[in-house]
Amino acid sequence: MSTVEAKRCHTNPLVNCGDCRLGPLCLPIALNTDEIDQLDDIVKRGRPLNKGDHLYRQGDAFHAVYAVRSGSFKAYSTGDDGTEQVTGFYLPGEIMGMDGISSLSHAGSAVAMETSSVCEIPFSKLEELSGQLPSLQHRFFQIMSREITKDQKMLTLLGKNSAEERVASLLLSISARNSHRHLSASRFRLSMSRAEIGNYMGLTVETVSRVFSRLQKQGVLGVENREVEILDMAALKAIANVST
Amino acid sequence: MSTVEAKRCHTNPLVNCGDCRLGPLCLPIALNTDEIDQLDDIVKRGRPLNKGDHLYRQGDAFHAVYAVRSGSFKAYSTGDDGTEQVTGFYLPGEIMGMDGISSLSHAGSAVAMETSSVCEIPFSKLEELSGQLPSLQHRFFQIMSREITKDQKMLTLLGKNSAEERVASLLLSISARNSHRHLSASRFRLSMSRAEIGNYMGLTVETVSRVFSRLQKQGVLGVENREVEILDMAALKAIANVST
DNA sequence: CGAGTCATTGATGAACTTCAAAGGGAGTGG
DNA sequence: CCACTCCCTTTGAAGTTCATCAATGACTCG
Repeated sequence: MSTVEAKRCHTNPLVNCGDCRLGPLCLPIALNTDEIDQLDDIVKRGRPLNKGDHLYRQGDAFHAVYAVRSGSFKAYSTGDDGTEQVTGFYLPGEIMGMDGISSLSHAGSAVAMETSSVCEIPFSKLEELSGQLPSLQHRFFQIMSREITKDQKMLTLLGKNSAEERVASLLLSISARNSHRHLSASRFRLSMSRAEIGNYMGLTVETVSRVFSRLQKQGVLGVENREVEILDMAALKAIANVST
Repeated sequence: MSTVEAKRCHTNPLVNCGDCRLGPLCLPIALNTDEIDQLDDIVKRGRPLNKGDHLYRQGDAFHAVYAVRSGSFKAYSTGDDGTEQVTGFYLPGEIMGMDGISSLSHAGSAVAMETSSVCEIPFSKLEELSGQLPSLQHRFFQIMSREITKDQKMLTLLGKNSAEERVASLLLSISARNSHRHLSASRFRLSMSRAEIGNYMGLTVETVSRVFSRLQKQGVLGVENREVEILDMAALKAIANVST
């Protein structure tokens, strides 16, 4: 692999924020070249995590937030009775770990759903740098606000929508996020199991499976295990019943 | 009313952040006297809002966040089909409006549930000041993070818990928040209707009403319209089935 | 005091869960 | 390379919980 190719490959630990093609989705947007370099100095790029590896666990001391570089993560929290609740799926360019800021310990855990890599951003340094770079501070406020509005949309979904609407919404969300990353909006591989989808959407495995079967029978989806193809985007949006 | 009393009364528009008895719940915590004065300079204290008055509406341009000074607010968003989803109830000392930061327009609306007053904190000035006062920046990051973890607990509640567990959790949450404000943890008046509770918790009015009746019959609650008394706190916590 | 909203209670029905069983896929070890 | 195992997924049948429909009663606020 040539040096140029290495710089282009976002899974390569050597690539810096300025060259990372996730830039526009991640923190660096709205920063100038010099500011990006400063951000770059505090970012740590670790080796890839394997499927099942934890990035952090509930209760761990909080000291950093993480940008997904490649792969995908599941965030979840564990109740007193040991039951788990999936609180989100994170794809490349998205920021995880902000649940730890308020109490200085993580309110939930994050686990890799496949081989993945992240950029670790030490929070104390991010705060320090944010004090010097107004646009970085603004950007991080934005990202936290987006997390809030995302969770509030989920509240609506769980409170008001049927099983079909919930599953359709999730598929559309993944589709849109893929599209932002210039990947196919209509065809992708789910990195999570039916059980994880169900957990996230407040449904059982069986219900999720039945919804997939029904949507396939209706010609809206093509499903083969975790490979999904959206055959009728308009119909899926109609079913989801949301603007998303 | 003497001057001293006026300063102590947190509903009085003249009281400043340094004297406000909500201080420890609100933004000023962890700031020193001088810093509080600077914060105080950017805070606008308006006249009280009447029940039903909107603080902001979905789609409004975002330019400030709001700290509840007295009374209570309901935050909600309106779907394409006109249905409303309550996303939160806000009591004195709590910060509202952070849903607008990411898109520069409010993702939802906020309405007073009774006569209420707020401190308006212009966001651009808050950002500016946060750049100069690291402890203020930190505090605001904390508050946003708390909003995120709060919403994620709600996701768990809506996804996994029964009607009784949801209603019990809400009552315990209000109880705990009252307690923080040195009000009674066991006896209070609900400022929201059964319908609003149901909407928030993903239930119908009828179900909420039935839960109240059942809990009353079991001797856990004393209910008289919107007056609620928690007669058996331990039982209520057992029903809620959460640590909260 | 009257109109309208809010709350309660009952009967019915639908959506989803739970319980149960069997059919693949992927990875592992012989 | 094949067979075995484990987990994931699918599908069916029965059971619960909550929503819906309906009607009455009780506050509250002009």
